[in-house]
Amino acid sequence: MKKRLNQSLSRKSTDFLNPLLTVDVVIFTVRNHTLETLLIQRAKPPFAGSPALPGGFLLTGENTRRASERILQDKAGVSGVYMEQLYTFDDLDRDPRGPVFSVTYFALVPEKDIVISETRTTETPHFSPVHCLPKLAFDHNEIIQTARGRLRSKIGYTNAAFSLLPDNFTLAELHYTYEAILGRRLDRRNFNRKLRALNLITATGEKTLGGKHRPATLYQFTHRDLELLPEPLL
Amino acid sequence: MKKRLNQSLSRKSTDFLNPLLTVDVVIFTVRNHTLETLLIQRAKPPFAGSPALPGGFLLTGENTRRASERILQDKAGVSGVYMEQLYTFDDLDRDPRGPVFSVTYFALVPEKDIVISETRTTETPHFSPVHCLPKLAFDHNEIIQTARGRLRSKIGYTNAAFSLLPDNFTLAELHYTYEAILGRRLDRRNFNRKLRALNLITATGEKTLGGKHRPATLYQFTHRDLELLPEPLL
DNA sequence: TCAAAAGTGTTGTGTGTACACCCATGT
DNA sequence: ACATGGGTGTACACACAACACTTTTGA
Repeated sequence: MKKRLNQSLSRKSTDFLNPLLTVDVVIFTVRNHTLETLLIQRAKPPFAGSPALPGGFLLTGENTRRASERILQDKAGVSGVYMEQLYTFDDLDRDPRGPVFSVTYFALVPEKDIVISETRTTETPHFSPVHCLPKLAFDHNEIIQTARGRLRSKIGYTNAAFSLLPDNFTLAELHYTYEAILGRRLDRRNFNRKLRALNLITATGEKTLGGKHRPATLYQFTHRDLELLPEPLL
Repeated sequence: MKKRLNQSLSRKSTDFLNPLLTVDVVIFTVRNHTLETLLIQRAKPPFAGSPALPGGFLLTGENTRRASERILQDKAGVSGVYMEQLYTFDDLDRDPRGPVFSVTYFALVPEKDIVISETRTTETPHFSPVHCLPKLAFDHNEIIQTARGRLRSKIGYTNAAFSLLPDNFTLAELHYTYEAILGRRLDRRNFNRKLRALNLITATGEKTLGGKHRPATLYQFTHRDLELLPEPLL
């Protein structure tokens, strides 16, 4: 890898320059009623020791989506979850080594599906709340803020938030998932009524058990895949 | 250029592959009450002779935005107009030469500002309505459809459409600009009232002259730069 | 019987929508 | 005077926001 880096970065091109390309993935989940994202600890320079988004270069025969899926599988142990391309970051000095552009993706993962790989202990992958992030490597703070903004607006007109929940869930879980993403309170009754009216969820007939309170009915999504809502939700 | 292409595309990399990067720009304008986009005729293979979006490789020291601005200046003779990154297209077989990804942008240009360069007669740059496009080179049809979708939703919650109009304009012009982008009719009176209520436009006091009908009052935008609307427009 | 969360209805206010008529100009 | 597009006002329906009480469970 180092060989290729040097090769590309030290090339004295008179006219054309082809930058290197990486992918970075913002892996969102809702945990403890909070929107969190997966970070790793960088093992190598640049920014060795800094927290950063999981990412890396493309392998032969991969496009950026495939590479992101591989990273998602490697770091969080999930596949088949919702993921969309976010933006391509291309500041010439975002990487001290030279022009390295990053095509970024964000993924939505239910907390229960995540299996953090413990094989690379040096990387110490962990989740961190997005509302109080430390200083990250490269422009990764900006990337996460962009992803958060996109997610916020997206749950207003699609059922994207569903990808953060397990197959069966209560209205309360759905409710605090939305609150965590938006960062503000929503009226519980209006929210529940709206979702039921839109016919997006169906009661399974089952109920939660084991709580210190009245059991809640479990719901599932009428359609599992992403779709535009017939009318805006927020 | 051909040399660099061969160099990159024939490289036998065992692990990592760095694709080539191009930019393509969707230049929108509203002409004849219709949303149109600038196309060129490809002079060289692949797809020689096919219509295509203006685009090209990056020059040394350019990021993708800068390259897009250069192309916009070269082909349409404008600068300083609204432009935003659209999406990065990365199908491995979108270019028959091998992995060439394209970072795409779309620009909004008032019709009057456009000066099509006639220097490269082989390219025959011209505007074409987006609702009846021919088969284009590469995945450029898909790119334009993506851009159209983005523009459509964007004018619903920002003042982006303003970038398609000159400094002074009538309510009728603003109205058909929205209709052209959305591809459907909007009630004229409700539309006008809404825009005035949002305080986005101010009457200049001037009036149009020379029409065969009652003169229309000319307006200008309260704020020239892009901003989110306080409430959704559509 | 108490705490904790689930579940259910109503009402007022505001916003979108549909719609019809008069006005100013050129010919 | 007539054709053409510019400009204005109203009424109805619906969606949203605000809000309080009852129910079911475990402790």
